[in-house]
Amino acid sequence: MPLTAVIDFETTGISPGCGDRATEVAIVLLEGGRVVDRFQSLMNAGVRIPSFITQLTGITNAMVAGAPDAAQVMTQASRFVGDAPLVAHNAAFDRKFWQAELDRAGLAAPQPFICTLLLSRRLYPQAPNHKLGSLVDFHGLPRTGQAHRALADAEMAVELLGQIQHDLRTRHRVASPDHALLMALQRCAKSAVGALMARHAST
DNA sequence: TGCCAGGCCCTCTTTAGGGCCTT
Repeated sequence: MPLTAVIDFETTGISPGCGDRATEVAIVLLEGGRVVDRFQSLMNAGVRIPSFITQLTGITNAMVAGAPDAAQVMTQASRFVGDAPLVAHNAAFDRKFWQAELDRAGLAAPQPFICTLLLSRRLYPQAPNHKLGSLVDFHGLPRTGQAHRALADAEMAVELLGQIQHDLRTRHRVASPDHALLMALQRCAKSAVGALMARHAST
């Protein structure tokens, strides 16, 4: 059964290119849609956390000061993920920090990313918006833990991914909504979603 | 010097502009 790793970063800002760093990472490992393991850690990147980020996430400078070094955490995270595809909400954001933090640790980042934001825009155009929390509420999915903490947000992305795969099976009659189909769906134009679903629908 | 994201997607578009989404 192929593994899937759902990831979420908390960071000091939005751009590693402008010096922003990760402060926390959480990864939920799925096998056949079931949670089989979890990884979560604060990390100390040696940079100060802006006060508005602390207000947003609850993560303080004191908390990361007592956390393991960022390179040490990323080495553990990389081993935990292995070569499993990574899933994130707005994956462009988490991919930037995954690549930047692994690069700083001297590690490769070969994993492909699947984006629940892109998938939701294609599958749920009727949603009020496509923020992670809004989509969780839109589908009536459970919220666990504190929002804007890495593990709680990763768990919400797990629930959303499960809803996406459920809807592909039941509403679009896709027998096997595997990584390849999800990658194809997030890449295809919105106008081509119907044709893609038709090609993968079981008869 | 001063400023600083960036990919996706829609539309009053396509020789562009602006909102969304992540922290």
